[in-house]
Amino acid sequence: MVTAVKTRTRALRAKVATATLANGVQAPALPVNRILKGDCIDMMRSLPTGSIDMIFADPPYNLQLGGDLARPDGSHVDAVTDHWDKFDSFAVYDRFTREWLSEAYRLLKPNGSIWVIGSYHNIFRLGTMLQDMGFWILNDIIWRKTNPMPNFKGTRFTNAHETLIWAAKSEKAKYTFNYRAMKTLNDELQMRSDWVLPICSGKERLKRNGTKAHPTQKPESLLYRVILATTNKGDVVLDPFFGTGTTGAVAKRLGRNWIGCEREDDYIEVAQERIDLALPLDESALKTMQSKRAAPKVPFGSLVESGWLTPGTVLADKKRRWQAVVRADGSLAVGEDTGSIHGMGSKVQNAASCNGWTFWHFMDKGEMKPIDVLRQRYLLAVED
Amino acid sequence: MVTAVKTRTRALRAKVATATLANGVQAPALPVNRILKGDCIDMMRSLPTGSIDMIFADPPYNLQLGGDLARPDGSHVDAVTDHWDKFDSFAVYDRFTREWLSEAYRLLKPNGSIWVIGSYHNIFRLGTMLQDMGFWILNDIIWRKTNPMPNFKGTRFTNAHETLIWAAKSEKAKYTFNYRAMKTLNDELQMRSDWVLPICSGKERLKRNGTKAHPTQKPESLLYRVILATTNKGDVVLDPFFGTGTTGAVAKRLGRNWIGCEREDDYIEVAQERIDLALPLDESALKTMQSKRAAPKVPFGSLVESGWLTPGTVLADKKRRWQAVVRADGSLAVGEDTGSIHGMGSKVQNAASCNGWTFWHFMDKGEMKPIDVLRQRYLLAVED
DNA sequence: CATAGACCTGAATCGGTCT
DNA sequence: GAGACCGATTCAGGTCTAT
Repeated sequence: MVTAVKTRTRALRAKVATATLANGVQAPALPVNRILKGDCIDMMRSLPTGSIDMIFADPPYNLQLGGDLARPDGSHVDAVTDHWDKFDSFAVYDRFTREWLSEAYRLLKPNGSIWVIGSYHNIFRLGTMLQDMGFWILNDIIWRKTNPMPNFKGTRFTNAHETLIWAAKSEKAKYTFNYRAMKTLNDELQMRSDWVLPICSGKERLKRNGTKAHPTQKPESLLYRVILATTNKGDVVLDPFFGTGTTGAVAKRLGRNWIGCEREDDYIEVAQERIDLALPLDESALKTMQSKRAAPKVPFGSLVESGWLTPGTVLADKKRRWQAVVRADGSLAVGEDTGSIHGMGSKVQNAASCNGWTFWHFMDKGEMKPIDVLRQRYLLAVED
Repeated sequence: MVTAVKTRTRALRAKVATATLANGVQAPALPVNRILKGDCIDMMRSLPTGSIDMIFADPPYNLQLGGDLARPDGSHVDAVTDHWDKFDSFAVYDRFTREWLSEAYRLLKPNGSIWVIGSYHNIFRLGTMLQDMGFWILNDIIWRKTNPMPNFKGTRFTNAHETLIWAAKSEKAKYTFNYRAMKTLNDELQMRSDWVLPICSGKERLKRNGTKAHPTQKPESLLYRVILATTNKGDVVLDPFFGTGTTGAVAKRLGRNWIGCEREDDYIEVAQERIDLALPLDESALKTMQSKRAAPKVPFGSLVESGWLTPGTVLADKKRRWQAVVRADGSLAVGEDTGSIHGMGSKVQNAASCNGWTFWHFMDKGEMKPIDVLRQRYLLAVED
């Protein structure tokens, strides 16, 4: 039962978006591109079997925190103490986990896959249950945070990562993995199981009345990589713990359909607003590399992934003789041609080689600047 | 029942090593610095309850490999297909895991801790079982491999890490963590939960007749960090899955006692040879990293008492917003108020707490310096 | 206006001891 | 076992303020 009340405008917009995104393909009989208000297990029960291509789930971590924690300077640490993260025991947490995972299993198409994210408090229980239910684990992925919270007391190792598990419905399933796009995104090296990404902060962090809207908002760069790697355009992505809607916002940007389940009105409101503002990328930007030609010498893809450059952005050489469009996997398109920033640079100039970093420029405060500037900024921001 | 047969020479050497390592402390009534030959569960049952300080366990990974794997060029991949890594099902693996973990729990001292290492095939089951048995997880650690095996088929993310779990026997246990040593090792930054280390290869990789002696030999750097972080000199480290004895070799180098369980004669032979060659570090090398916390505590009054600060000296915070006068008994006076350096620090700031050592400053050669500087000088002077 | 520095804060199973 | 009270403790990035 879908209880989310949408305005007529929103429903229309969602429908239009679906038709556009699915791009000719029959739209599924699903409440796509909408937030379903209510308990996630109830909401999932309302959806048809075998209708979902990918599930991304960021369930409560079952943190077992003691008392208050104060920093050395006396300031208060705003830990996660929300009621939705309270479970009396492992048994209760396990029961809850089994329930929503059973629904997830039912909803996934035979070749669909699921992602879950967690910390050491809950990830082992999630992984064990996935295996026990017949899911086939494909990878465990480590999100290495560039800027984690330090360990104030100096009593343990700084908890500087979170773990994601990616699993298919069965050992034999033909799951989606965009190997080529991942390789392009990673400097023409295979994408590894450890991902270095900053936590969500600054402008990206959603605020309400000056304080953070949600205690555990995930960075868009994380979802970008997840969705780009394991879904195709037009696929339906379900997020049972929608929160502030990072999954929906990135899915929309990447031309995927999405469904979110969320209980709290505050989160729904923030999420809907955010997704309404997200702009889908245009067709050419979304095409990912199919050929093996491109060989970028630097991880240009990282700039795209982490939002320093938006897919669809038009780059040009300094004198604006040629233009190129940035695509989702970090490749460039010049007309029908696609390739790396270096390859396309040399191609348009009919030159043997070209350093794409200095050749291609972008507009910054009304000025043309080489994309190398962005690389420098990125390095400064991300470097360990 | 200890079934390992040692030569007289080896037994003697082991005994001498124990006496030297324990350094005056009564040697435990344990077969320390020896390899116990036999099934690890049987061997563990032969040891006394509460006798072990730390356990490092690298159990079989329960890899679920189908047929043979060949590289793109047709060459054969030497995967882990040894008979000891075959389990009929998760249930069998779980039963095995529960058995040896129960023994581990029994053997550990109340404040001892355990490390387990695994991949996504088994680590979730290990973690869940640790939690279910009452172990208290302290950290999960990611060993990020600088040179992992690539994913030849391009069907998944390159599996570039393994996961370790560090756990104490209970929530309230006073486990050992050499915070200072870890911080020193990490360029004066807190050691994080992600460790970047190369896999074991080159000269370090033990060979027998030209092929690797063990399929999953761990690098010594990994054990070095584990043992240095969570044991003290003279502690007893148990490794139930000893293999080629990396744990023993590093324990010996670091002045720790060790016990290894191993079934296979081939591994025992290689391991014993290797450990015999390992040289323990000398006293001074081992002493370098002393914990700040373990350093003798200095009451502020001692500085006054011994003349490092004269009663009547005026202290101030860094921005000189507040001033305080040192009194003869080691208390501070701010106006009519008096109290400890910490109490007065929090009082003037209206904060819950305050570290007076870093808050209050004194004038030294025309410069404001925290009184912690005086504490350091005092410690240096007293230590000699 | 640019730069330097102060201040704030992020999924955290984060103390010890005595009453 | 709960609670009071004392004491010791932090890294990186974003934002704001003072110079």
